Amino acid sequence: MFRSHTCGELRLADAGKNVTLSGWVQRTRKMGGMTFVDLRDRYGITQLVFNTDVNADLCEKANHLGREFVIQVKGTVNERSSKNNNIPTGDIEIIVSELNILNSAQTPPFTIEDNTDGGDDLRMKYRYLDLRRTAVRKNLELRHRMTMEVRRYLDSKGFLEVETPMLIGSTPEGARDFVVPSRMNPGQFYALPQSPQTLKQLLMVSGFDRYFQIVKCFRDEDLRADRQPEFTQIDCEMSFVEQEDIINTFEGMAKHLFKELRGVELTEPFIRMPWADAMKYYGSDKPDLRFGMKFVELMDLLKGYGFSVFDNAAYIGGICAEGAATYTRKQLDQLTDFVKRPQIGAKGLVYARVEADGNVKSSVDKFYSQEVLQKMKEAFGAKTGDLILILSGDDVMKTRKQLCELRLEMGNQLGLRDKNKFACLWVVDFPMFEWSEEEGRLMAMHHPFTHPKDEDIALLDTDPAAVRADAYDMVINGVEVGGGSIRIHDSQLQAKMFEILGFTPEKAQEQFGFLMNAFKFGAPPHGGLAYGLDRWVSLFAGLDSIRDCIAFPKNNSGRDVMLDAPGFIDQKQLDELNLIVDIKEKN
RNA sequence: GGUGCGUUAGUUCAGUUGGUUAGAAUACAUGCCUGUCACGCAUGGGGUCACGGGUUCGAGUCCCGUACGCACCGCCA
Repeated sequence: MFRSHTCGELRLADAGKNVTLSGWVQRTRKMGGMTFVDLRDRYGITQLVFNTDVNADLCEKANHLGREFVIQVKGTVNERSSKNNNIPTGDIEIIVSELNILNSAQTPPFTIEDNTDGGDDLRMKYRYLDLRRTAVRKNLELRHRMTMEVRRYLDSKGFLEVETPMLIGSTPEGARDFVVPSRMNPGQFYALPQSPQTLKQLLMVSGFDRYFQIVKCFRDEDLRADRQPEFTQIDCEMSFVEQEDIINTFEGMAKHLFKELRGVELTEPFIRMPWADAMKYYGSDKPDLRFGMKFVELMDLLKGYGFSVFDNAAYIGGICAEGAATYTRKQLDQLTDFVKRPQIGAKGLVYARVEADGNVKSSVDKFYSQEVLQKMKEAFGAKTGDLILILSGDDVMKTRKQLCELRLEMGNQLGLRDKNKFACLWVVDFPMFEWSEEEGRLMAMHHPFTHPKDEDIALLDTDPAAVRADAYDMVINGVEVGGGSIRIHDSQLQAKMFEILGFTPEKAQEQFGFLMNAFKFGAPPHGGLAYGLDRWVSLFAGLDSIRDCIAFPKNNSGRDVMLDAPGFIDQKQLDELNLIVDIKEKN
């Protein structure tokens, strides 16, 4: 028997027991005649005591234990004379009578402590050591509890978990596919699923009217802190439902998760915000509603006073930062630099302070009378001590996005984005299509299987760009945690959709024939949603990057630095796959 | 494809206007220390200043390029 107890479970009530513990040496503290060893496993830390007066040889052996040695000890649980209130086992210690070194260890490249001295890069290379740390382990434990609660909730609602294949066909729409060569079909490739979208729709045709799957998805696009090439979706689909049914079901799941994992009871229904409003008031389809600073449009108010920047603008809008009139010239210059960064691309920033006497002092007040500035103050509902920040531009959408970045930055600077506060909403009524400059055609904003709003179907022929979809995203704290739609279940309508997206009937048949054909055999009305598991866990754990809740994540360049993957493969493997690799020279 | 920041001891970082033998903390090793728990004290070892080129009497420091890392834009139905 390697152990009778874990390193996290012994308490004062166990005093006097003979126990066997196994674990890793966290650190040793040599006090001369005594030596203390912190023994760690994933359940906690238990202190071991060695004393030269009791057993000099054993104490000498303990003095030579290095960090991360794997040891087994036998001994007696003893009440400590000086207790440690910082750890659950702090009232007791083990008086060791037998010490077995199960395995020695090299000194780890970084300290395996809560506050490690290791940088991200190094921790990723030795991720198996990093995972020994409490902070990282806790994230994986939260992830586990989350998937357990998801399964519990969905099972209780009659959902069936069905696995769908990882090796499927490539589809042109959407993200770039990861592809896998087929040995038995020379020259042909599988694709890894970007999502099981079409497969779950086929399951609806099969009559599995409540499906879910916690499933890996793959997208070969550039990475971000919140984006990995492989990520996990909680993928769900339901038949015989309307948008309202799906929203209710999955809002219920969100509330269940908040309650079970964060102890937060959300009683109010989530806000429903039309996409058009989200863009108009927050410049984003995933607004962070933990704080205000709603956009106020100022076209009518500020145009026509000789300030050419505004007079020529297609959009003028601003936000009001409460209490920020104390911002110094330097801070305002830094904000100006912030919005002028190439990533944001604003030309400049106009500001206005509401001063103690109620007057508005603006950076452009040579163009505007106090009367106009007072009207502006009213438009924002601004009061003494507030700071109004205004952006303008010749592209409405772009300028709103810039203002969105400024709003988020101000939220950060004013401490309004509290990680322990949660603001949930549904963004609804997404446009069906968006124009792609690159492709020179309309693209599906959600995906090509999304059902248009019934009242907008007539517009498909006349003004497709104005068609709205039965699509919805759940947004929490500015993070898109999930999204879905009612799907098309009519092969005619689906064919029309492909036509608008620029597919020839032949191409549509070739690529999505399986789906349109299935729809001819009695497809029920259906719809669904997919939650991003990694983002949910990050949100609940207060993480800045989803990497921290993934056991073995990829780095910024899509590499696994621990495995050193991807890598080249042997000629033999290439031959078997009938592949000739010819890497194009970089310029 | 693009922008910004970074790369100095095992690790995290500092390093002035370009100027002697490149420092700190921590980790590691050794010794002392019988109630520590971020133990303490002392001593010691540890550096291709990412790589290549350039400017200069002289480069960790300035310039150009490359690689790698992080964040972001594009991209991500």
